[in-house]
Amino acid sequence: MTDSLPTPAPALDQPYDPARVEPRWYAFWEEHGVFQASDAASDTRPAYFLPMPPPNVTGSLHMGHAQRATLEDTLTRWHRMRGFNALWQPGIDHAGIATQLVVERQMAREGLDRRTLGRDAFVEKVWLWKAESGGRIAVQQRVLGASPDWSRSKFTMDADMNRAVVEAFVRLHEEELMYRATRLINWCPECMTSLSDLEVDNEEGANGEIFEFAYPVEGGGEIVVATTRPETMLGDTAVAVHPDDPRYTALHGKRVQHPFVPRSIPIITDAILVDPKFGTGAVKVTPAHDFNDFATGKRHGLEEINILNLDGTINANGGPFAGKDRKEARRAVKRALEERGLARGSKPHSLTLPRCQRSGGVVEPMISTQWFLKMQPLAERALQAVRDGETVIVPDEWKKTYDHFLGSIQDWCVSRQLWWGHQIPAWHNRDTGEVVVARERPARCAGEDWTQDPDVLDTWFSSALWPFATLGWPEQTPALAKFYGAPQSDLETAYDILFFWVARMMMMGLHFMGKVPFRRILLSGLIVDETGDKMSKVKGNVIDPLDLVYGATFSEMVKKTLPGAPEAEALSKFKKAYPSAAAMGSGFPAFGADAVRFTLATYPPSNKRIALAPKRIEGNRHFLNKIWNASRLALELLGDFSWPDPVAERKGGPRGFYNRWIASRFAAACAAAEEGLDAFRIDEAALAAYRFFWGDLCDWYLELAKPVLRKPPPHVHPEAVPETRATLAYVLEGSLRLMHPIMPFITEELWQRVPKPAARKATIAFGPYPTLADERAARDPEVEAEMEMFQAVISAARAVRAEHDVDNKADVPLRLRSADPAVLSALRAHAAAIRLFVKTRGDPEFESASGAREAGTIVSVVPSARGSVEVLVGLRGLVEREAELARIDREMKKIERDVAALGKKLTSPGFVDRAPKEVVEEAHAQRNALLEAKARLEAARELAKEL
RNA sequence: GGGCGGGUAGCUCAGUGGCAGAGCGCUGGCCUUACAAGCCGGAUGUCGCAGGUUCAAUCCCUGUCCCGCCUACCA
Repeated sequence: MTDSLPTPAPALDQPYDPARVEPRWYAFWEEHGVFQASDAASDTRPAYFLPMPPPNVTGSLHMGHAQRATLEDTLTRWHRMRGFNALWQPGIDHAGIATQLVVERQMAREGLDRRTLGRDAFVEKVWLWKAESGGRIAVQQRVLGASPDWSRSKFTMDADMNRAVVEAFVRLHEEELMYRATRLINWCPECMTSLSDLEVDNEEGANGEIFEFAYPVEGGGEIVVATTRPETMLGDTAVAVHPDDPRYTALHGKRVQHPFVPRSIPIITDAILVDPKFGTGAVKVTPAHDFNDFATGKRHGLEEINILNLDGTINANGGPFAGKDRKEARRAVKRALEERGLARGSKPHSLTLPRCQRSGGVVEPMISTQWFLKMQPLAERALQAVRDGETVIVPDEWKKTYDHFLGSIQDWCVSRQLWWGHQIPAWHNRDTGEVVVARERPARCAGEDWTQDPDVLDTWFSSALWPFATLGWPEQTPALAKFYGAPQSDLETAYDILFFWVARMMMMGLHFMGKVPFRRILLSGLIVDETGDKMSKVKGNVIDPLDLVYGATFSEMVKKTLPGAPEAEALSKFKKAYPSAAAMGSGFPAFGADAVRFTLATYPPSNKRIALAPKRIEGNRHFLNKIWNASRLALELLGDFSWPDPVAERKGGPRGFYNRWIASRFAAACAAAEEGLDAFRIDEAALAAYRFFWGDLCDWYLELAKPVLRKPPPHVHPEAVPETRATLAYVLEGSLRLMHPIMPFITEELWQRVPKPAARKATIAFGPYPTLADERAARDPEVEAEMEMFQAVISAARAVRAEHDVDNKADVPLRLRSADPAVLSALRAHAAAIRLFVKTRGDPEFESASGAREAGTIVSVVPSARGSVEVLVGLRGLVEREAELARIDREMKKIERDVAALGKKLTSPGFVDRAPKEVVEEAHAQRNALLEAKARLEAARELAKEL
């Protein structure tokens, strides 16, 4: 284990620079086993398992990946700090979609065509690219502080996964859930492969036309049908009418003649297919190229005539049109119909076009022999598990979507005619057509007449096995026993792969392991651009998270996402998608991984579309700088403080007011963070930490501690110095731990330099995570309430100063008045602090009566339930009458508005007798306080008139 | 066609049956020995529209208009 870190430790008095902090910790964490989970039987810590999803296929691949890595790593770190045996299972999907994406891009870049390259050469190249893609994705994980230990799995994963995939396939086949069948499937002529229903995107509102033409009826007459795909008429094997449609009764049982191929076609009646109100009421039936027609064909025993080759050209069944491309054929068929006088016109029609998710090409329904997985029995259990609450989906509105999908699921076409992926473990006999499914090539299939099925499996098939395949299944490994389906197992992913991945993992997990793979499923939003559009290459609005982390110019970025496009055009697309980024100049500065992580963490899961606003990252980047500088100050103030410290460890926590207050605020932040993380509300945890650190610790406590620790004023209690030091040390070290899961790098860097108890381990990542259980962090509502009043008084006095442009260096006489002696004495205890924050001339004075005021005194009134406090600021000679009257008016307006609202409420019929007693009482109290404040303010106005 | 979600400050978004919030932006004043990536102030809203329930609605209900997503075989 090395003690040296890769870069020299950055000096604290330099501004925070993520580039000099973040790279220092990857290897350190790895060496200390931060990412390791134990599968030893002797380890009795609660097990926590969180599988990392394979990268998805959408344009937001990169950002989505960063988002998931962030949330998953945050949760995992939190669990580890709490002493859980947390396993975050990373991995590069062996044959996954990321690979496909990379392979496709790479092939395009190198101008290769897989059809001419040859399979062996192709596969070799894929391996090469795969390693590269894995590396790229792993870098991304590293940057986000996720496990860098991906190399372990990179090369073994394929073999391990393959064994699991084969085992699963064979077992499913034995159970007769996996079967081979010839039926209509989705075929992408551009990719030359079959697709599952989920891989087809339906493009709505495409402009098309509905074309009508006539079939001549044998024996005279004609019947007019309509279609949006005229070329499919080459495969028509029937014309259907509704049995009860009087217009066609005479034609029942007759036949029509196909105009282009020698085929006589029956007119059939079918009440399911035909809606007599639509179009002409007669439908052409093409069983081989339309899902409805296929079903109709089955009902009527119609012939299925395939007219397409696999590449989308018309085959020999198309007669004179054979060899033409789909589009060409469409035009040619229309023209030919017109020439024969059979065309009956066309009209525009908006239709939904099925498109291939990968290539964007129009998908054709095609008759084909494929492997299918029977879904219903599998889906039933997955459905039940969520219904019974064995697995909880968060946010729960997704439950309905999940139910709907699984409730109406079709069998899954799992075979693909691609060259990468897990090859199907089946052997075909060339001569007999016999098919044998086995784990390994059976001896009897050794001959040359036997070949392995050339198809591979849908990548989502192997992904579905992920939760247990990555733990060693089918072997019964200790890791599998410990982590699979452990009570604390969560899944975090974006909702777009709920069907692709989550539902299928549920089904496979239940089927092969007998229990659910995870107990909670967190579905987070999809990252979109600033205007709300999905990230896609076409739109030129893709952002690579690494560019946010390391910084990049916009022209570099668009060159990556839109290679080859004119730069000016690409840039304008980009800036349109990110208006706030466009305002940032010519590029992103290096925000650092922590800032990106923190920003991604602050979006709540209920937010379905996460509009990435670079400005928000910038704001959070400022927060990191704040943490950096505050820690520097704290370290200076702490001086030679070190643990163990008798005052810090004294029972009962701090005694001084401000120390108790910050401890209480810290406790509140811990409680909020705990609650947030536990409920998958990482945003709440992040915001609680943010508000506490900046709003409480920096804005108030550090300011208060500064004078005490630098040169204690004479009136400070002798205990105050050591206690403030101890409290500061405690809160500083604690808040770093509090924020670590969300911002691992900066917190580690600072934590290493901060005094800490001997019980702490080598890295902050080992926790413990701060909780309310620590007695030094105890809520104290009374202290907090008093502090709030104190803060309000300070704000009022500062506002007066600011309103009158009092020079920051000038001090002013301050007098505080309250009718309540308790309030007065509480405030008196804060005299020194008030002097500090308001910059008063001497200590402020306190008085109970509203006696005479010196001329030139400005009065601001702080309403309070315990009687309002008058804040009198002496500004003789510094104030302009008009400005002061305007200020009072503004203050008055605010009060009057509130009084009016309360008055309306209190006088409205029913409120007093029907509303809960507390609410009514509170309203009264508030109103009285406001009225009192108003009276005082009126007096102040009279006074101001004399200015 | 069906389902789901969203419309809150100029922008990105929180939020609650009881006086509407944050960050950024805008604005006035400050280079106050942690921090100008900062500090202290300030302004800003018919909480999409119309009804209903309620003492009280931005929140619950109904309708409606936009926007988005998912899903479906209407030729």
